[in-house]
Amino acid sequence: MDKAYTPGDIERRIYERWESSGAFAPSSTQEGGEVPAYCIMLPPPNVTGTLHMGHAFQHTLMDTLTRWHRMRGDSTLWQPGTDHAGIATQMVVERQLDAEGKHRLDLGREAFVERVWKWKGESGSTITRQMRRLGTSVDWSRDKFTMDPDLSRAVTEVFVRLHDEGLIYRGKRLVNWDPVLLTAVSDLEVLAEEENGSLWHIKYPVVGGDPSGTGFVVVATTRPETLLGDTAVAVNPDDDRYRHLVGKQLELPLTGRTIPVIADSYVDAAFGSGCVKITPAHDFNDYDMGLRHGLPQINIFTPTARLNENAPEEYRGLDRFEARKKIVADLESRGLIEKIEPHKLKVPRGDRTNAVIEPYLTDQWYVKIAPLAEPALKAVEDGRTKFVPDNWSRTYYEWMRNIKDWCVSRQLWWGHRIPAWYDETGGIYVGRDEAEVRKKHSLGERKLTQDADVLDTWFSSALWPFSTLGWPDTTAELRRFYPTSVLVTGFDIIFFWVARMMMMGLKFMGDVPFKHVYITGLIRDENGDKMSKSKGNVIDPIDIIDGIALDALVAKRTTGLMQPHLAPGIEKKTRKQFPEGIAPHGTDALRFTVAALASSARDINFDLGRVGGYRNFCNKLWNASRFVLMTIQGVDAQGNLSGGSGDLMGDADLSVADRWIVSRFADTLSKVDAALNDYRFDFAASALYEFTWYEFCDWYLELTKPVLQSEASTSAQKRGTRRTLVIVLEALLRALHPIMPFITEEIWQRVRPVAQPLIAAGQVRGARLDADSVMLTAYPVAGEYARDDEAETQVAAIKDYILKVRQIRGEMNIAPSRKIPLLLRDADAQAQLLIGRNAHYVQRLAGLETLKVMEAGEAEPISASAMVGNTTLLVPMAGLIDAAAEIDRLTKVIRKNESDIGKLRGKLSNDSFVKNAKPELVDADRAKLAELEAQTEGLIKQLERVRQLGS
RNA sequence: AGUCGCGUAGCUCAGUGGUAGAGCACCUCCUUGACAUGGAGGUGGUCGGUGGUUCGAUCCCACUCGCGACUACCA
Repeated sequence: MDKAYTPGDIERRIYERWESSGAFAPSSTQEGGEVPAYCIMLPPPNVTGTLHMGHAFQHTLMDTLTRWHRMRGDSTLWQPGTDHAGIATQMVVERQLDAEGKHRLDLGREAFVERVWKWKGESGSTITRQMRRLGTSVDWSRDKFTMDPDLSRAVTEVFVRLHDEGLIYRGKRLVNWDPVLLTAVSDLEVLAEEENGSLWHIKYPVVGGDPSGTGFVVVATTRPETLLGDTAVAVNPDDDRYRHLVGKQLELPLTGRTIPVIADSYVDAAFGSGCVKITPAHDFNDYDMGLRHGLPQINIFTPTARLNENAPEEYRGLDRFEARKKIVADLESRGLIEKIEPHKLKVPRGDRTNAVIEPYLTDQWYVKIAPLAEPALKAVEDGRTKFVPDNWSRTYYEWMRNIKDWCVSRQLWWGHRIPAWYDETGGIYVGRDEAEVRKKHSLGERKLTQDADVLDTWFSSALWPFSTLGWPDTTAELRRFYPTSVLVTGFDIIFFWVARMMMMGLKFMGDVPFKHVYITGLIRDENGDKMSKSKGNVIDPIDIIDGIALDALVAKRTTGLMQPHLAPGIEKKTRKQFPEGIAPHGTDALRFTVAALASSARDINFDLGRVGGYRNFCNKLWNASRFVLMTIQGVDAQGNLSGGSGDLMGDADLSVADRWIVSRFADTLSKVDAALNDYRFDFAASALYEFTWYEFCDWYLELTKPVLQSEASTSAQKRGTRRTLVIVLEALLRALHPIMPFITEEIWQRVRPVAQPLIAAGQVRGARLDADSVMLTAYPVAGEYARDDEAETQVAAIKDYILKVRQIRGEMNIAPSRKIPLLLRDADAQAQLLIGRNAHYVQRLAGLETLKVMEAGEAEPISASAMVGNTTLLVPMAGLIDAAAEIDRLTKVIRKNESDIGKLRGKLSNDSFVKNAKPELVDADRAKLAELEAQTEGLIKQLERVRQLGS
């Protein structure tokens, strides 16, 4: 084995072997007994997208769960796939065409869609290739794409069934219209940001005059250009200022039309002038009011948001913002502008195009949502689906209770074509295909045209948990894996996706699509900012794995910017933050990092330094394994074998350290099990980290050395220790595997031949003789490892002796190579017994030259000292320790002790505490106080001695 | 306006009704045969503020300050 772990070489090789072995597919049902099923649906990423940190994060968690359950023996399916992402993908291809000076209309629908398929073919493998780098153990043999024929069939089936039940309808409504994409979008695809604008106060003259007033009413508006589509002015019915005008007509400036004044309680008399212009065709509230009052709807825009033939001639063809300028100017010249105030308003913009969304009257298809939402709401209230953490269910409830009908048609070309046909008289027919429609409605040879629109991408995503398993057929996979076990996703798509899967799953499968929804936080940069191209703070997970040179990183961050002028700033920042570029860390380090950061679904400020820490952890594990293998096999530092593992077989005596590490391992496994069951990946990671580094490496490996390297040890003792080393390491690799699949596999392959005889002899609990990959072995279980309180107590005491001596050594700067003598004074029978048995450990780990228990009354040299229980540890100072330094050190320890003693005395002299606190707590404090007092007394005496003798 | 969350060591974050923890950074010593991506020792926090409940609050409650997210509305 190499001296350092170098992940780059081995990860790809290992992944290819896993994938080609078929080990990612769910185990088949065993004869006779039913194996529990475990299933996760991968949230399908955009087929033409690339992997980002959010994916790396979520995929790591899903893979950890998947590997864990697979090792626990469940029949485990992690279903992969990609999403056609209608708008996003279509836009990418349109931009490509644009670069060639073409437009999709030049190509025509068929050729354009063909071109998108071609693009999908070229770029669709990028993200799946990147997923492989992360080690994701999805069942690639079941890979799906939302526009595959079988999934498209499910989409059509759902549409037709919902339509037949009256849950899908077509209607002319006001929709969110994107005038750049030329399509309707759903409420969720509209983002409203606060922007600076103006409030224009415009005078509308009263027809026939207004003797009791000024002769006009003033309306306040943020969109003066929509004046051309006004069909009323509304006032609050209780507003005394305008009551007399209700029912009268107003002159609508610039149009020659007159419009009525109406009364509606929606109007807030306190805002603006208290008069509102009503434009039913271009404002959602006005639309509703228009319906209430039977007002006409005048559409004044073309699909590209230019003024149409319903506007006066001089404005026709103008863009809405040009029209605004002209209209305001024309009103001003007529003296009809009372004032213009600055005003902050929320401007709705398309989430893809950033274009200002126009409320626009069009024919669209809608899903009637209330009947679907109710069961979906109830399923979470009943706990059939649980959110983790639970507070997200509140967010879910809020939305489900206020949800509106879902506009599912999109005026795009890339997507699932709506299965509806029109005849020339306006008849609409919905069916699975044209033939079915003709038959069902006896349409004969009548000319039919299919609806040109496609469905919202989320329509097909909503079916993902069952469409991928073969629905509408009743397949074995559906029976086995639906409902799925858990959905792992970000809170940002609870509404887009989670809620819709709940509704569709309950509707068509009669059950929830998943039992748990684990909501992850968002990965942000180290300052808590969202990672985005324009901020130039994006870190590609693959660059963390493989590393990237500074220039390449700068190039990556500064090319293809929407706003190229940001490039110099981004470059400067990047060069400052990563002067050396990014070093390679390996996949396992990245995975361990995100697992360790995955706590409580809060957002994660991603700190590259932590990945470095876990890369070191990989190296630690690598070297610990190297030590074990060298110890067992008698190999040299180049890894050449010079002996077999036969020495492991035969009689074995277990040392206290052997029993201790097994006991600690059992404890670790129970922590990990509890943590993973609770989706506390951070707890699982830290339990494993702490065991591996602080117990196995720092203590156990060191404690084996005095046994293995001493001629005083019997061969049975050495064998017991060697065997324990192999057993614990092999099982530790299995325990770490779900989080760190690559390094554990690589090491396990080397440990396996050594462990094989032990496995065959039944000495390795839970290991499978036939498994040729660690991912196919069993996850270790706490109950398979013996707890040993006696060993734990004893090792704790041994550690205490060692730590106290090290403390003296450390603070006195005694070099590790310098061996020192240690004397023990006032050691009672118990302490003498402990030391008698374990002197070899203390001697070795504390770097002792000699260890001597003093007789009562024996004279002592001037020494540096420490206390363990009632025993005083003395390190003679001659030639080693400076008296002044020891006086300082003792004074510091005494001061700390006295402060603790003060606190404890205060607490114990409080009657209420003694009366009310748990008795065992009071007892523990009393014991602690007594020990501290005795030790401090001893240290004070020692301090006096050093003072007298040293001066 | 409503809902949710956050504020703990220089930085990134865990945590608990009983004398505060990790990683990174920092200081000292050390290349000892697993590992300098390392070892040993150490520095560092009145747990945002005020008040309350309690024998005891960083933790529970109220208020408050600062920050963030989401939903709705703003003519």
